[in-house]
Amino acid sequence: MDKVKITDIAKQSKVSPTTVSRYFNHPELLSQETQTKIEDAIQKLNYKQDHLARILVTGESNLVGVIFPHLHLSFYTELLNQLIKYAKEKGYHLIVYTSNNSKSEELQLIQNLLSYRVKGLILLSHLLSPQEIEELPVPVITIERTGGNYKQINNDNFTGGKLAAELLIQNDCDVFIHINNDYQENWPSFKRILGFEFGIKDRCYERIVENNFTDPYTSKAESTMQKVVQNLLTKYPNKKIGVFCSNDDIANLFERECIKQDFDVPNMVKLIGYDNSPVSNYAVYPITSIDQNISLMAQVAIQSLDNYIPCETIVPAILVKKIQHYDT
Amino acid sequence: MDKVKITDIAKQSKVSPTTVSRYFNHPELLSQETQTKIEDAIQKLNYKQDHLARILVTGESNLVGVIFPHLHLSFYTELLNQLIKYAKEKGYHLIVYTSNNSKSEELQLIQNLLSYRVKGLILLSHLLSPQEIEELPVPVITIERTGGNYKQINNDNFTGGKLAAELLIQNDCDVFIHINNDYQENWPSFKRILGFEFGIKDRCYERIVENNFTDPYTSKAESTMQKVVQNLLTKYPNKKIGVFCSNDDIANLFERECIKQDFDVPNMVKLIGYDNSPVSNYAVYPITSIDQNISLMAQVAIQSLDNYIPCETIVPAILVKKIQHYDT
DNA sequence: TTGAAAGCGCTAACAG
DNA sequence: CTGTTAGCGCTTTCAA
Repeated sequence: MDKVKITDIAKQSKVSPTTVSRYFNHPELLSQETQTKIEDAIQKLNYKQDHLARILVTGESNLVGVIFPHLHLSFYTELLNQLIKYAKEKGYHLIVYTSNNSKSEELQLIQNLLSYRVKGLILLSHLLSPQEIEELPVPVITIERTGGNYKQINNDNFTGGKLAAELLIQNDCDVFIHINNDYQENWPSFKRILGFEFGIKDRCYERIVENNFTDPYTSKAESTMQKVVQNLLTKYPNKKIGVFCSNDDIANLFERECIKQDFDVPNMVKLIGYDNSPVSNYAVYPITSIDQNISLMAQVAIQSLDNYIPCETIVPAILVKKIQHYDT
Repeated sequence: MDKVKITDIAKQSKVSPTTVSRYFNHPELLSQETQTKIEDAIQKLNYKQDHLARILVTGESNLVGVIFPHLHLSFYTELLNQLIKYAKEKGYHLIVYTSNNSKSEELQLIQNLLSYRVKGLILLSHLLSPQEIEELPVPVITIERTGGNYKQINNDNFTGGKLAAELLIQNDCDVFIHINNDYQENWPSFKRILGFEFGIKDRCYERIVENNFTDPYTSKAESTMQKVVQNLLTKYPNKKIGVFCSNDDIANLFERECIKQDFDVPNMVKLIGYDNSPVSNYAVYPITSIDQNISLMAQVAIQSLDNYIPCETIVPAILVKKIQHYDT
């Protein structure tokens, strides 16, 4: 296998390798004549740059590491989708990982990524402490997780929760329920709960938290949801129930379970999810949701790699009404 | 920023850089004593290998490019999930891309990946011709796409389709419907249709093909499905309809639409999807599906990188019955 | 406007 | 078992 290298086209076009290198990196320094000579040689020999060798010299790579907890949440896959889209525009390459397991595994992954001299890291997992993140020798961008001295991109969760509460109140619900997977109080998404409970004030309210909803596409999640819905049905007969779920996938699981149990979803249960991800639109009854603007989050994340400023960016939360909710 | 390199720990442990290199690559050649000396130095200086420099010398990278058409199909996201899992075990890093657009864009992506000296390419997109794939200077592994002189991993689509037909016949359906997105006759998945139609023989049958189902999570797909279901309802009143969809996402879309239109899904409509992906289990009525064994496909794909043999691997198709179908 | 020389961090021959 | 030497493919001084 005879790889064409910079010296080959140097010979072919009768200039030095340095000049050829300059053709790619500082073409303005070359005469028009040399440029065309080099161009011809490149065409003729079908030369392709070797990024790897270049990175070794310059220290600047276009590789970016992305670590998700898992890929079973449409928020994650849609974010990945958008990250890829914006990365493509900037010429970045995403090395994608999931890491729902051990912290040591995640640290190992990161070490591996660093050994490829990634330009930066986009983290969605919650395993590392802010301090550990700060100590990493590359720019780190976190999305929806605890802060520290690095770039954070978070949704305006408090407002999101508040908007959910307000809509459910406008819809004349008698009982208010919040359903969440396991969380920690220092996660940004905890503010959804705070915002919701702030909006609800001292109305009849219940907060339901279940570990099993962390990955909603498991049989555990399903059986847990079955019980949750059953309980609500027996506990609040003939009441109009307003339910706010911490993400669309959980909301979707909830809606399905209601349908199975013949709960009158569009009328006696008013449902609101979070993320406004595709799953919310294509539920049996499309689910009203709080839009996190995933696309904007992705865009900001990719842009931050270029011009890194360790600060928090708050992306607005917007209520998107679907057929379950009337205009007021 | 003072990066610790191999020469630093060579000095620290009073051996040559070569010896340190050997510590990582051929430790069996070193004396126990030198090994511990080097180990200590590594600990002390907190040395991390630089994979990039290593690749430049050895020409062997652990980077692998993966190109999906898009990420809006649970077959794709689940496959990515599994690929990441097996890649992790082997120490490979996946650079992930989507490319549903132009062929020239895909070629550009691949050139970029090659410039990072990827070890191989895993392709799920259908843009390149077999010839173009064969010309690529790295091992290519395709999943569910047209063959050529490279590694192909395909499901036993014919059997899959046949199994679907047999089950629907056993369930005493009067009318048989196949719903597919746009396809080409040289795609492996076309054999699903052939297998199904072979199984159906000369019973009452209709093949429905819609471009709009390529990405089932769009409003176009939804409105198209609405019409499809409506037509079936009016065309075959009081008939038991057996429906085989080309993937679970389309099946799910179909089921939802039936529920909306008050079609008696579990009784008068017998539904079968393809992929046995999570979405099939968590539909309102879990959807019987043909399991492609995505995990096995991913495993074979990753293994093929190591020991590349350009041949086709057929992964078995297995019928997985859910509640819509009784045992026979 | 161009070229020569040095070197990014590492490893593989070859020699001892 | 260990070290010397050369070089992966490229870019960046520095000098002309």
